[in-house]
Amino acid sequence: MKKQKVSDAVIHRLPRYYRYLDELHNKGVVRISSNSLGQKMDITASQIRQDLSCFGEFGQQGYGYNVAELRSEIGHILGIDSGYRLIVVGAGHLGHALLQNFDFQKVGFQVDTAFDVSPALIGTKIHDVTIRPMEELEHYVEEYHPNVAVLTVPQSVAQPLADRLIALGVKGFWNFTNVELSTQTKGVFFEDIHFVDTLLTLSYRISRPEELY
Amino acid sequence: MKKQKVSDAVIHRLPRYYRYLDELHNKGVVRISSNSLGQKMDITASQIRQDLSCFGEFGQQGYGYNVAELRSEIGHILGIDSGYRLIVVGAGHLGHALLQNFDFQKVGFQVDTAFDVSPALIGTKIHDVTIRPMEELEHYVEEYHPNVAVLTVPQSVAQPLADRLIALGVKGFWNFTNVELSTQTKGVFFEDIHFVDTLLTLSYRISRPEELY
DNA sequence: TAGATTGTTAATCGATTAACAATC
DNA sequence: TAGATTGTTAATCGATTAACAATC
Repeated sequence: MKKQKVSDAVIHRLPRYYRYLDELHNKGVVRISSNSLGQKMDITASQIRQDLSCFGEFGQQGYGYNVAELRSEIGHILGIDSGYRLIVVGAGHLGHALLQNFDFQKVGFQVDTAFDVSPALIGTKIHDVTIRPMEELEHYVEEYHPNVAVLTVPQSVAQPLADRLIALGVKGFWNFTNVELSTQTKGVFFEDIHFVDTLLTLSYRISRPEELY
Repeated sequence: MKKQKVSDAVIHRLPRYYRYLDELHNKGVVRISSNSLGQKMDITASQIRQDLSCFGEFGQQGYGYNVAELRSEIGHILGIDSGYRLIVVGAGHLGHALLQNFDFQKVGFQVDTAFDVSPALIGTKIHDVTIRPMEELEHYVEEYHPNVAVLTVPQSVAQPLADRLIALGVKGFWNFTNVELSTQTKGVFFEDIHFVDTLLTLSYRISRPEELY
């Protein structure tokens, strides 16, 4: 097992490994070789073995990998079993959609509560999650220390809001506001979801289909 | 100007360039050097110049780049001025959120219409977009030939739905269903939005903050 | 045991960065 | 003109792939 900084490229492949292994697991597949997993995922067997070697030895010569075991090992690496708790800040359509449809539990997150400014929403529940007034946000975070905040608020308030939450100890931001957030504080991470970027990538590709042959 | 296949790494940086240039443009900034843009974006000036050189020569020695011009050049490369039209398939919470909040027009897309199975939604409008019954989907696509379909439908129907739409000439899929779509048909592209993956990446990072120093 | 497949080292390939002549 | 900054070529760095000894 190499002990080196894990590259971004590897980190971004981990969730994909997890998805495929989870699917295989659900289908009842017991073992898989790097070769056949690579074929399914359209990557080389070498890459899979190289990637995994950053974290340990999970296979067995002549056999391959036990699907259930590798799945749970990667889940562990990703922190799925860490019992992280999160709050949703902004319960508009997008926040609502996430609360209603996204399976937080499946990736090990517990949704503590949600916040919104709209009086009409405050006090209501979405998918068993209570919506609280924005005024209670800081007090709540101070008291319950959620690990992650989901930001589905207007762009303009995103950075100041993040700053306040960082000061209160929030470590991760799942940021849907299309601004890139940043901080000086070490150990705080942002995952900025740029819908615009992905649609533009698609636009680029359909504009030049010939370039890909 | 090099004439070579443009790498994925470059393609994925283009929308980000566009975002930054758009912001500078809105702020009234007239010119910028690769150096100062690089500082803002936290990448090297070399990389910016190298990336741009895939598409042409947009700068001027001793001056840098004209913001408005470079912005519109990159917009053009991304296909923003192609007049693409799209349809939204599935008007649940997520589809609703996109229709309501996402500025399609800003990236050059026109939303033609939306489809849903729910009788309660059919005939209503969200943000000026009419929701039609799913039964009309194929006939509609056949007649109006939208370029892109946004898929905010249940996972299970995503691939068969995509197959039907591909057969009718849809070229791009902005896919929010968390399954990886694929096709044999050349010139068709998928942009799969994996919410799960990004949340897991965040989970990974807050689990090992020390690895990043 | 023989065959299969790992983990790891070495080779290759590609992407990023540095350097600099060209020139506005 | 002198200074600034490009576009591009060359150097470096890192990531991917290939190869293979170890071994289940």
